[in-house]
Amino acid sequence: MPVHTSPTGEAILAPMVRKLERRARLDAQDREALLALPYQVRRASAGAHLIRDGDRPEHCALLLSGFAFRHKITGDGGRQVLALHLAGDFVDLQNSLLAVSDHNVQMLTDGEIAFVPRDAISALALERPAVGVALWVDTLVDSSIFREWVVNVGRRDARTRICHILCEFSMRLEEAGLAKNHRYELPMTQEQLADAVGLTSVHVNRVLRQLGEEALISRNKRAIVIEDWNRMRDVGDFNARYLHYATPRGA
Amino acid sequence: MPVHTSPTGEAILAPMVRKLERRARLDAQDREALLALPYQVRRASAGAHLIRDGDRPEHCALLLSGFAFRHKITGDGGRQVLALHLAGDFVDLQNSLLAVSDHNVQMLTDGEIAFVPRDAISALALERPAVGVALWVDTLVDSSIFREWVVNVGRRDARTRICHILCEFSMRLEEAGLAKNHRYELPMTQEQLADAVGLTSVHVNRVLRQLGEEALISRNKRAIVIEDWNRMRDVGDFNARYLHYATPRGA
DNA sequence: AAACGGATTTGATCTGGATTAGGTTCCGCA
DNA sequence: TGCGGAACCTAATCCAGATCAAATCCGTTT
Repeated sequence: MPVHTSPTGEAILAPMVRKLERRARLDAQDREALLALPYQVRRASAGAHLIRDGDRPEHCALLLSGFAFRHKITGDGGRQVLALHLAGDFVDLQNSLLAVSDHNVQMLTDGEIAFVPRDAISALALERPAVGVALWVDTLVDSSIFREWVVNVGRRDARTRICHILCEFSMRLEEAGLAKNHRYELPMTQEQLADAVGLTSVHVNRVLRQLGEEALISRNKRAIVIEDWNRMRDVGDFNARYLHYATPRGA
Repeated sequence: MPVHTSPTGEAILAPMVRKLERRARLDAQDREALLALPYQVRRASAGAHLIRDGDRPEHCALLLSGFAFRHKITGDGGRQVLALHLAGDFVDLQNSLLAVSDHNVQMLTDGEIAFVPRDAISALALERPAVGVALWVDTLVDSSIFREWVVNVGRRDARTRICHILCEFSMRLEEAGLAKNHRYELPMTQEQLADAVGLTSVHVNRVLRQLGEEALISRNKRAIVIEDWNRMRDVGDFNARYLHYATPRGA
């Protein structure tokens, strides 16, 4: 099977495969088959829509670089951000098996996307069960994060909410090699952050300032440093269990 | 393969298989294999814990009768209900592939549960890929519901939130044959409902009374009747798309 | 039939975060 | 070098829903 490679010589889909293997076991053939998935690379700029609520997509979007986010719009025009995605993420795996999209996916920054035909994914899951299971695990972890967001937005006050999400981003970006020592570039505006935690941008701004004054974080434009991780974790009621980074059973 | 049957002669796991087949294609052998899953039936009374946050469960709970719910407790003692489950639901499929549970599962009413060994499920998913895909689809729909709950709790006001969840329950219970004409027995207390929509029970009570006064609903103890479905759907900003009941691609 | 306890209901008061209405800073571009 | 637009920041006021406190209802136990 031919494997498409990037100018650097590594298969373009390799980071995605590596990511799946952190939580599921794949053999050489599974890996090969994943790398041989057909796809079409497209460049998209910040704000570009990848999928819209109600679409019947023929492709799943795999993020190669940049950031994307999922969101829904309520009847009265409010927006709720549902998830943040980084390079290597299959942003919308559900499109491979559910006919109609129930939310929007939009680029947060400029980036590149590999569009994989949905049929290719569902066919591969049937042909190579270990791949199916790996993708299923990915969906399970996604689910777990949604649950935590329900809690965050449903039962935590503004300060706790914001600390929590900043902790989550720190861990996830670090895991992806995009942060170090709790220091990272927040890929979103305060308004988008507000829509992720169910607050107004005005209030988010206030809370961020207060967190700065308390020396919990420091900021320089979009750059965030969590100055006191332990205290931040406490204030944000953050427990990384829901990210399911621990090695899975038997591994 | 031996298939366990209930006193009525029907396989005990049959409702679960039927439920999976509404969204995924299974052949006779897949069906057989699912019905032949090993399990242990246990009776549990309202309030009984099936899984606790942090557990390393060896089984997945399949609800045979009654209602169950998932929830998390925050650092300051708040509770957020994450999901409601009815008979036929695999309440915690994630335990088959993720080592540590990230939330609690508790019975809402008395009921019966089939505990299926997690290894049996993961092994079956590898052995019969169509079963793996069917379970994956189940997880995808779960995810979609979580996303809608994030929106509900993050961006809707109390009145809209409560109408929305009452619409969701109506549809899901009707789909399961437990409601008819938008009339059903709400399986939870107002306090539990409050914890599902991120409000206090005091405020939930007030809103329910107002909805009654407006003739949107009527109540008699736990029995709910949605008197004006169209208006209720509008007020609750409810669009059933996220439940993914429509026939999947090609079906 | 009295006593008990969980669930529901109601009222009074308080407050966290929304809303409104600005301002400032920064940057790309003519 | 100046202009336009997006992001960021701040202050003043308002209100939806929280909190606190008590009744009341109803099924169950004694």
